[in-house]
Amino acid sequence: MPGAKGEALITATPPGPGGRSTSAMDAKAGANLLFLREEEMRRAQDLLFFAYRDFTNAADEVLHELGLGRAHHRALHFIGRNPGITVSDLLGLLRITKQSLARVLNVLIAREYVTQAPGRADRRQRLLNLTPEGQGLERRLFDRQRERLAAAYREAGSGAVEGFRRVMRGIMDESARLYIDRSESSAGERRTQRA
Amino acid sequence: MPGAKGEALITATPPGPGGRSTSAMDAKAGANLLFLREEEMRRAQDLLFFAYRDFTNAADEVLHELGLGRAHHRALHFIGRNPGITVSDLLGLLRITKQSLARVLNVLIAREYVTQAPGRADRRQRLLNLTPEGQGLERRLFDRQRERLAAAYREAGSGAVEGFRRVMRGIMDESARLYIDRSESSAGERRTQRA
DNA sequence: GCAGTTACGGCAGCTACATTGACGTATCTT
DNA sequence: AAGATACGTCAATGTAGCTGCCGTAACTGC
Repeated sequence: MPGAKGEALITATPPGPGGRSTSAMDAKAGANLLFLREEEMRRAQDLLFFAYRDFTNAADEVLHELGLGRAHHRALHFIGRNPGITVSDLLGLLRITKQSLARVLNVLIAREYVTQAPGRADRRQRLLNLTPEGQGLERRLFDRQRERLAAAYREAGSGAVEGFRRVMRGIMDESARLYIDRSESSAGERRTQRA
Repeated sequence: MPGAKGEALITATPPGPGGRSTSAMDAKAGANLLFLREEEMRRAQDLLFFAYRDFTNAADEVLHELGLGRAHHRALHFIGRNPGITVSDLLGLLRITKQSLARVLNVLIAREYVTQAPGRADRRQRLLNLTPEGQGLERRLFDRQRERLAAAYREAGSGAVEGFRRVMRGIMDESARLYIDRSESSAGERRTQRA
């Protein structure tokens, strides 16, 4: 069975008989710089793909044994981080349709990971919260990813972490940045649940 | 139509009448540090989700008008970066099954974005390459993402970029790291195609 | 108090992307 | 000649997203 683990992903590309053609090397330094910047961008594509793939993957085992999918995990995550979030705010974060969310949410509510409560100010709203079981599951899932992330942070150092955050923030949409910034500033008092 | 753009994602959470309870503040500094580290990890979850969401999204418009999906883009990307890659190496990178890859690959070959050629050393292999049209399409897709990335890099500065790379590398699997490192070292001579 | 809008839920049907398992064929290796 | 490998393919299935449409309850404005 191929792809077990630790496989050699790519057959080593030989540098080729031409080697580095010194003749054309100093031809256009400007074009070379441009090429390097482009290479850098493509490398970032790789980074995003692999990091996201393996990071999300880390929680899959637990999800699978419960018959849940990544969509359920995402919902749990954002409800956990935003207790009392409304359905439409959650939709805005996930950027999926109402129907897609409804499917995962119904499962989470049926299994009592999530509760709904009518809003006090606006009773049309359904404020979402994690039950203790929901918090427990979210933690289990989180712990898998946490390990990976903690190792990466340790290796890279705190300066690198700050750079990581800056770049990631820059990649995302304006609306996501607002969300990120908002949640950064209220780091201390996230324990206040809304009924 | 909700979710147009620039919407207020989350209703601002009021700090609550309790405010910051100074009584319990200096109770356990150790637990607080632990909490901050955890907060940091959860924030990284957010970052990965939003950055990946919006980054991949950037190419979707072009893909959609051609009736292609993200899976096609991923295949184009990795074939473009690894000219002459074998099917099984590509499978190892994408971590999908042969059948899943076959479907997207067949489309790409039928539309003449990708060519297959039997390996010279091992004729069982089908070495994959982009046609000029394939390169053109990949570039079109890439350009959408490039813009976003370039802006993020500019804002963040080169120090941050290095940190970004270090953390992202740390998050991914060992095998992906090997791939990343290999492609870093051969930055110059990526023009050598294999038949 | 009525009209319009908003927040939410649900139905029907669709597409994209992935899965497993089994089997076939050409080719390389021993 | 036997076995392993690289690849292709068929059939069935599941998850996760989508659109369009309708309904209900509750809020808002005139």
